[in-house]
Amino acid sequence: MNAIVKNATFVAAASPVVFIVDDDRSVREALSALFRSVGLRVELYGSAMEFLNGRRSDAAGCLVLDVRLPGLSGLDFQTQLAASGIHLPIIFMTGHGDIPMSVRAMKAGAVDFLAKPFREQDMLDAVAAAIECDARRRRDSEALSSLKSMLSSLTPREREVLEHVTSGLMNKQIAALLGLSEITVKIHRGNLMRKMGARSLADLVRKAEALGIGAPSDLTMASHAQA
Amino acid sequence: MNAIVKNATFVAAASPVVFIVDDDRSVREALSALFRSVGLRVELYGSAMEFLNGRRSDAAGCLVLDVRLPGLSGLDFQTQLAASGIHLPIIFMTGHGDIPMSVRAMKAGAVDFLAKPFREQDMLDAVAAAIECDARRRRDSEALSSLKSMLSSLTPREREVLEHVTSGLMNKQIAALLGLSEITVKIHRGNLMRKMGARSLADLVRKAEALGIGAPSDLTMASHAQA
DNA sequence: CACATAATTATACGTTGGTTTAGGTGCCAA
DNA sequence: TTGGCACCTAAACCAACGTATAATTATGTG
Repeated sequence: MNAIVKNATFVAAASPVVFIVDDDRSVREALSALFRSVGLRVELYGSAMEFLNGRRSDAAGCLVLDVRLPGLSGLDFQTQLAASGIHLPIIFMTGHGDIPMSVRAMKAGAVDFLAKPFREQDMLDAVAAAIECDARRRRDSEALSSLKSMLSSLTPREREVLEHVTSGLMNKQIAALLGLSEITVKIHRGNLMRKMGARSLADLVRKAEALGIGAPSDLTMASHAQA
Repeated sequence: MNAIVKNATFVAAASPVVFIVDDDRSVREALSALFRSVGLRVELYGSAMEFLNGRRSDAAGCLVLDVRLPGLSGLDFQTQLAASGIHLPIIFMTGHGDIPMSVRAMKAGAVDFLAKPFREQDMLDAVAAAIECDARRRRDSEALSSLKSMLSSLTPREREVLEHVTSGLMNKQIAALLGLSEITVKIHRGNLMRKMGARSLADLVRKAEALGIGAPSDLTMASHAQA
């Protein structure tokens, strides 16, 4: 799509990269030319190992893989990447693939699986989708790691209080649970709000939610029973 | 898996159903026997239309579809079902499928895509996964529709206040935004808390989040500037 | 030892939140 | 017209929240 062209023009430094891994040199070059023609940056590799060992840029982008690779197969490579925490979206190509192969790849999260010969436009569409997908994933990932770093700056007590606060307990109840005075809870609470960069309780709850903290316990009812 | 057998034994009334759609009678019956052998209920259809028109039970379960069907094709059927809000997980079978077909099906959310001949165990595994997936989806869907019904019980004003509350504004700020007195906001707030079944602000924020309400606006900073 | 940090508590003050009681308006349908 | 509902407001009160000041204790580091 021409959206990609615009992007590449605008954000040249952070423009996405298409990593091509194929043992056939002519295929690599043909694909490289295709992607360059729409303004995308390209990096070429002849095998999975070459990709893993090379000091590839960790830029945003996607992988275009031949299923049949020397050494590690494309599908095993996919598994390995996932295990290594490398979450580049993957587009598979194959000359002699079969249905189970494509299904396995798609189940494992591949963006597309193209049987050769494919139309150039199909490949470009797949890459565009993959790049957008990666951009989204990166945004989410950045936001999350920022939250994680804020979370790790909390003291154990603050962390405890955070959990109870986000589960809807009042300071008084938290104090009782932790065997503290209410004022102490307030202090911890104020500190953790500042450390977490939360400008309101609603904000804090959302951040905790993103961090997987504070499930639906909410013991308010229990204490209401006596009221 | 034998987990299915246990399930069927325990919850006979709500046991999941495998809807089989295939134009070949012998295939239908063979699959039917297979699924029954592990304790699953089965309903058989010869075509997409037959399934759509028949007053099938809207039980939990999954669809097992031949890609090639008389009339509507399996893939078009999948599209149609999604458009109709029928979200049964789908497992495709095919005798003469190709890779693009399987990829399209998987992209559209199919649980699996089995090329004939397939191993019976593969089909059973796929069905087990699909049924679990449907059970999860149904739980989520129920919870969400419950929330939606509570949301719809709010008056327009309460709905407005809800959005501002969940975005972290103080009663005072909400009152200013809506041109109301603070006490009025408090009243609306109390009413909506009751109607939404929220026992705490944290609870309310989570429910609003699930409903897609109250993004990260949080204008607290803006008003802090003057304080 | 001196210092920093974490954790705790208390007093005090001001702000915010939440409910009750008691009223008022406007609209729409029976 | 009467009743119900949504909507708005006020006074009054209490509970909860948040912060500042000040002090104590323990732990660990330079």
